[in-house]
Amino acid sequence: MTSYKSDFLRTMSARGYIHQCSNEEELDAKAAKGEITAYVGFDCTAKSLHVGNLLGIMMLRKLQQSGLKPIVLIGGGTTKVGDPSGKDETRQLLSDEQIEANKQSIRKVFERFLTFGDGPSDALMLDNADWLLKLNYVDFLRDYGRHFTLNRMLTFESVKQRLDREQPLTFLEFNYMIFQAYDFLELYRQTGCNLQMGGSDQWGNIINGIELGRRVEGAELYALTTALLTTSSGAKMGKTAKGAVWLNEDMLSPYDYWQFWRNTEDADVGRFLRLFTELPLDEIERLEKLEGAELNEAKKILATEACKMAHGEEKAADAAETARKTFEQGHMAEGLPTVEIGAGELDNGLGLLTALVKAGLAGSNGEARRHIRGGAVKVNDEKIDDEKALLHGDDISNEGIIKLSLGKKRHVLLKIV
RNA sequence: GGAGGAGUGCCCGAGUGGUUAAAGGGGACGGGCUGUAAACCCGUUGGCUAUGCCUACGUUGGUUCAAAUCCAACCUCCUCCA
Repeated sequence: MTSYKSDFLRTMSARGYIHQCSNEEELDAKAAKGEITAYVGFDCTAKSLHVGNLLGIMMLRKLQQSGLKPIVLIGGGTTKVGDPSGKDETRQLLSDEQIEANKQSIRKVFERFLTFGDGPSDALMLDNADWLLKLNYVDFLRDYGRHFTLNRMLTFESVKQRLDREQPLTFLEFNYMIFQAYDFLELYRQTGCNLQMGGSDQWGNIINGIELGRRVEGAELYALTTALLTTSSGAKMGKTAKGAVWLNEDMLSPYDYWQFWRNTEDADVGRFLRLFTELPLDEIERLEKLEGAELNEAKKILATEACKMAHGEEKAADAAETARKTFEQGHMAEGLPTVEIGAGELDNGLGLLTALVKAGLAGSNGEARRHIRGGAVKVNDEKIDDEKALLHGDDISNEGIIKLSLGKKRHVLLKIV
C-alpha cells in the first residue's frame, strides 16, 4: 500500500519506521479517525534505556504528534521474568529494589520525548507490575493459558533458537510471551489501547496479544513493527567502548551521546536522519546527497538534532561546540567529560596510570599501561610513552585542568579541586 | 529412574599431566590510511605495589614434584530409553 489516509502511517512510512504491520488498511482507517491508542513496552533491566530503545520511543512520539494517544508500558512485572528474545542465556534475575530503582530512572527519559497528562493525546505511563503481580496462578492458567498451545509457542523464533542451540530455556522465560500477550489485553481493557508497536523481534509476541484479545474480548487489535536497528555493516546498534549508548545523562554525557551520532557510518546517515531527527524530509534528502567529506556536515546535524531530543537544545549546542573546538581547532575545550581530582593528589606527582583509570579511560592499570605502550595516550595533547610518568602541578593549565586523551577521540578533563 | 555426551577467557571454540594466562576466530579497543566514516593493514585484549606474585578452564575435595587435563562427589545442560 503506497498511500495512507492517516497522518500517522504516512509519516511512519515516509520516515522508514515500518517493517511489518497487521491489517494495514483497517489500522490506517482507524488512525485517520483518531481511534488508535498504541503502546510500546520497555523492560527495566538497566538504569537507563539505550539507543536500541530509541526507535520505540520515537514511534510513540510520532504517534502523539499525529494526535493519537501513546502509552509507555514499563515492564516492572515482566522484567521479573526476562524476555528470552535475542538472548542465548537466561538473564540474571534482578531484585525488586533494583527493578524499582531502574524504573524510576527510566521514567525521566520519556518526559523529554512525550507530553504526559490527561488530555486525549497525552501520554500515559503504566507498569505491568500493577496487574501481573496480582494474578492468581490457577485462575490465570484457566482463563488465559488455554488460549496458548505449546505447538505454537514452540515455533517461535526466540524459543526455537534456544532449543536449536541447546541452550536452556526455563519455564519462567517461556511464560514471558504469555505475559506480554496479557499486557496487551489488559491495556485494551483499561484504556482501549488497540495497537502494539515494537522491534521486529517482537512480532510473534505482539501477534499473541492480538489473538488473545480477539478470543477473550472480541477486540480488533493491531501490530506494527520496525526493522531491528543495525548499522550498514551489520553491527548491532548502540554498543560502544563503554558498552551501551545510554539515554540518561548520568550514564552517558551529552557530549559522548553527540559523538555517538557524529560517528555514524556514511551509509546510515540518511536513514538515521529520518528515524532519529525531525528535520523535514526534503531537507534530509538534500543532506544525504552530500558526498565524501561533505557528508560530515550531515553527520553533525544528525548528532545535534538527536542530542537535542534526548538532552535538550542547550546541551546539544554545547556538545557540538565542544566537538568543534576539540576536533577542528585542536583546542582544549571545556565541555569535555570532566573528572574531579583533589589538589592534594598531585603534591607528590599522580601516576599517569592511576589518572587514566580515574578518568575512566582505562579499566585497570594494566590496560592503561598497554595503551601507553601502544602510543595512544596524550597529556595536554603531548604524547606520553613513559608508563611511569607522573602528573605534577605544572601540568595544570590556567583553567585548573589537565587534559587526558586516549586515541584521537576520547578525551577527559581532570579538574583540580 | 537408566544409558551416553557436555560445561574453557567478553562470545564462539581448540586443548586430555609439565614448554598453558591457555591455539584459532569473532567482537572490542589502540595505531596507520582517511573525512572524528567505511574498507583495508598492524598491534592489544586477567589483575597487581611487576624481571616476581596472585587469580582463572561448572562447584568442592583428592592423586601428583606438577592438573584445564587423572580420580571422587555434587550442580547444570543436551541426547536416547523408561
